[in-house]
Amino acid sequence: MTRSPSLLEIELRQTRPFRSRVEEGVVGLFRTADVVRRVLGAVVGARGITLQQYNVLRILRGAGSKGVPTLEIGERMVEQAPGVTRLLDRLEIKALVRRERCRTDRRQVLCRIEPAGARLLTDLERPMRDAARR
Amino acid sequence: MTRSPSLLEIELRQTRPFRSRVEEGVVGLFRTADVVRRVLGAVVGARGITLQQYNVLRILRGAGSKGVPTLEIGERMVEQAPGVTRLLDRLEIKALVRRERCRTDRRQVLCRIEPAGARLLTDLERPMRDAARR
DNA sequence: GACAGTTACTTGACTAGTCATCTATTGCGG
DNA sequence: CCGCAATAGATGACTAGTCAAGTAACTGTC
Repeated sequence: MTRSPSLLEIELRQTRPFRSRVEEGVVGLFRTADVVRRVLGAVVGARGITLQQYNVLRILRGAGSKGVPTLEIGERMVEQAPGVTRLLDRLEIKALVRRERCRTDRRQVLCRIEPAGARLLTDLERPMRDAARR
Repeated sequence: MTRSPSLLEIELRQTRPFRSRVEEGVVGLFRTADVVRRVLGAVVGARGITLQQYNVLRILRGAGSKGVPTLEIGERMVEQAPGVTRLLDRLEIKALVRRERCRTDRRQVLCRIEPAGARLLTDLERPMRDAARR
């Protein structure tokens, strides 16, 4: 029986130096981002939406009545198209958003915010601002 | 016909001042975290695991042969138990990890890294260090 | 004006994070 | 001992992000 755990122990110590500088920064970045995400997520969650849905609503409000095609929403969120499509599915079910094929280019789908969505955003403005300054 | 888009336009401008300081910081934090996550995720992804699975493996390697109970893994990752259970499910299927009920307290499940998992970690060490310094 | 390539999405299959609920154990107070 | 709260995990139901394919509509070319 070769007691092999010693091999593990050696590896363990080998990696410690690496842990120090770079990795500490990366871990710290992830953790603070997660904390902020959690806090802000709780604020919008109290009104029944998620942070990503909140972001989509803000983008749509910014575009006003002319609407935004699906892929452009994705670009502004650094996110792939499939995710955006499904985010919009859920927002449409909640009647916070409306989608419609563009007449001049029927490949595009123009997304617009509904009055209920705009109201939700204004309600969330103050709580979000307060929470972001923790 | 009351042309209501003007209402949207007003709201839009109202929110601009808020966008400036705090929100810019939050958005920046999220975006850089996402970029780093993507880069590191690609490195471990090339070896068939995800960043979270990589994290679990590192935690288990750190504990050596004595193992780590499921919930403790969650604590070290700032994550809830259900997610950890399923992360371990997938790692176990890949034979990178082994789970076993603790004999002294049969509620606990001790998780240990398998040799294949330890090997994967050492293979990833250099690429991860290089990527983290981008 | 047909057809090949491109664009804009959509769908399917996974991985993951979250909450609520459920089960098996443990351990303590009576 | 017995019962009961507390602890350790597992499971179900959603939301979300990712990649790979698929589909519909447009565009340039011959």
